[in-house]
Amino acid sequence: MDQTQNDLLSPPEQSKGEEDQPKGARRRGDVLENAILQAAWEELEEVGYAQLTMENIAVRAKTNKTAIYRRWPNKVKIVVAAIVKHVPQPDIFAPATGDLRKDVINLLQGISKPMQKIGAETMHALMVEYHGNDLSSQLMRPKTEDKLNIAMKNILKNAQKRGEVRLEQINERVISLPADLLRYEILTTHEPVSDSTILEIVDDIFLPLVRQ
Amino acid sequence: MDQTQNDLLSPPEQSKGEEDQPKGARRRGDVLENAILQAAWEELEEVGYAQLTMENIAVRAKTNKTAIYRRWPNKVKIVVAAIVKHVPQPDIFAPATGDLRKDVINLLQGISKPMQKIGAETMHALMVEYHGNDLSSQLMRPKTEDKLNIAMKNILKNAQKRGEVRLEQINERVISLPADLLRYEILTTHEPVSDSTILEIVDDIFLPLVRQ
DNA sequence: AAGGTACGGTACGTACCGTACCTTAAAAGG
DNA sequence: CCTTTTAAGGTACGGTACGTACCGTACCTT
Repeated sequence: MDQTQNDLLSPPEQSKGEEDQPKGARRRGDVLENAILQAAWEELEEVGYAQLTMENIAVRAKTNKTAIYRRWPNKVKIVVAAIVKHVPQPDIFAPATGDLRKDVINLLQGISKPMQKIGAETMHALMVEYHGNDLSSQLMRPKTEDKLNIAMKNILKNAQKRGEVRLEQINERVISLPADLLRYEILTTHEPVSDSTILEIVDDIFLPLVRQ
Repeated sequence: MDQTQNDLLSPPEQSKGEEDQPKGARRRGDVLENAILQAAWEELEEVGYAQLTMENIAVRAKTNKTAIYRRWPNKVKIVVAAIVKHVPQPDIFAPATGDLRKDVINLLQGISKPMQKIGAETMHALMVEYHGNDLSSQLMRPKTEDKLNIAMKNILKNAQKRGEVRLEQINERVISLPADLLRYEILTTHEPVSDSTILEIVDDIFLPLVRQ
């Protein structure tokens, strides 16, 4: 009888490396919320946006749809939340290298990786479902307050101090040009954006325009 | 008896302005196919891609889903077919105006209208569902065989003959730049692309680059 | 100890997809 | 003209996923 007790009671407590809760335990608040967002992110990476289901997110998070819908009203919102949580926001104040070319290349490379992580399929899907929602503010802001745009202007201001460019002669559209081209590349290409693409954007297009 | 025959045979033929078939008549082949494509196009314009359903297309075409699935395997395919039928393909061989600037502006304006008709939402949706399909060849080809790219090269060749540019010094990416920017604008903006946007692309970006 | 909160779990109604099946008009072919 | 074949009209179904409703209960607060 004693043997039997030991054999039956011990195993359930352990099982995997991940902190498993005891049999009837419940996670709440942030703990559960993080588990759901983590599950959503993993599902998104594994099966992609189109194949993503609320049910599967719930299963992976070891909870149920209800817990998800208590927090986010639909698929779009939870996916955006998962992305915001797991994808690093680009640095507005990238460290100045003292060279316009290097600064711009760094900026583009910095944003390239995170956007690749999200993937073109998901971005398109979000832009489809965005129609009508107020979702744009998360991913596609008006250009004047776009983070990348601000970062680019800071870079150009520094370049101006060094006499590399004359800011007042540079068109707004030229300022946003590198970021726009990079985003277009990511949206329309299905392979990852190569470093040489970034170099082309900078050396063959952007620099000739700002240095006139 | 003669009267009766006339009275009974005439009425079913008329009823609405649109060519209505008599009670139990059946359309076949191209007639039915065109009716379906027309209905698909109208639904697409009225409710958009996301809200578009096969059932509603069938109802509007006064037929049923079966007739649609006999012709197209899924929603993507019939939408593409409807677009191809109703949206004019852009003119590759735009008449040369004898001026590089005017040629490029004409080209961009020529492609702008048709793409606006399709709409950003539908384009994103198609690019989502494209993943894995052979659908890209309809909308997004490799750049070297892209129709717009060919047209742009023709324009530049003519400009070279007039001594306006030196083609061998112009980067491939610069050649596709105007079309890329226009497409990006259409994909990310929800308002129609204005003429001034096209002028900016041409005057502030493209021409300075090719005229060096 | 009592009460409120929200999690686990199940079941449901809805919507749409894509398919199976049957009937019947119209075309094809002798 | 009659028979055969084709394809349209029409209904119903299986299947998937969304989003909601409800119930019992673990956990937290006081």
